[in-house]
Amino acid sequence: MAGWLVKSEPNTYSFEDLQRDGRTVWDGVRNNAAALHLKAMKAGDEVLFYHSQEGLAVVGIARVSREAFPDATDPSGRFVAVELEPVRPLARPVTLAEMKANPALSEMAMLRQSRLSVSPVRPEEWRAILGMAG
DNA sequence: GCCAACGTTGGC
DNA sequence: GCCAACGTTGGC
Repeated sequence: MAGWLVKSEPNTYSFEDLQRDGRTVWDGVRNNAAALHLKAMKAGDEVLFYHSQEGLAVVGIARVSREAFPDATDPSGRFVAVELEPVRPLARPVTLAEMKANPALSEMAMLRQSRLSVSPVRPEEWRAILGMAG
């Protein structure tokens, strides 16, 4: 069971929006590295939901409810989407500053390449973040 | 608002 | 195929 992290600007689509909607199509990714991660997601994989621009924190956990399929918003047909459903919010958001300060997360993909909108999370990183969430 | 990082585009 | 120019993301 792999772990992932997705970024979203809460002004555009927040974790609360996902909870309200029950599920959402995660489309619009137009970056090859991010798209490779989307393609690697399996149904049931869990996904940390990070708020960029505003909040700057991991705020909840989602789950892949449908594996990669063609992104209907992409005319070229090169990119894929997945479907996500909410699992639960974190008891306490884990901020970017806290993550940067934790040596256990120094290798984390999202910290090493800040613009990557979909990235893998290693099991030990997942445990560290959930530990920080209390 | 600025700027660093990085991806993409297009001329050659 | 190289690389300069340009656009976008996202933290500060």
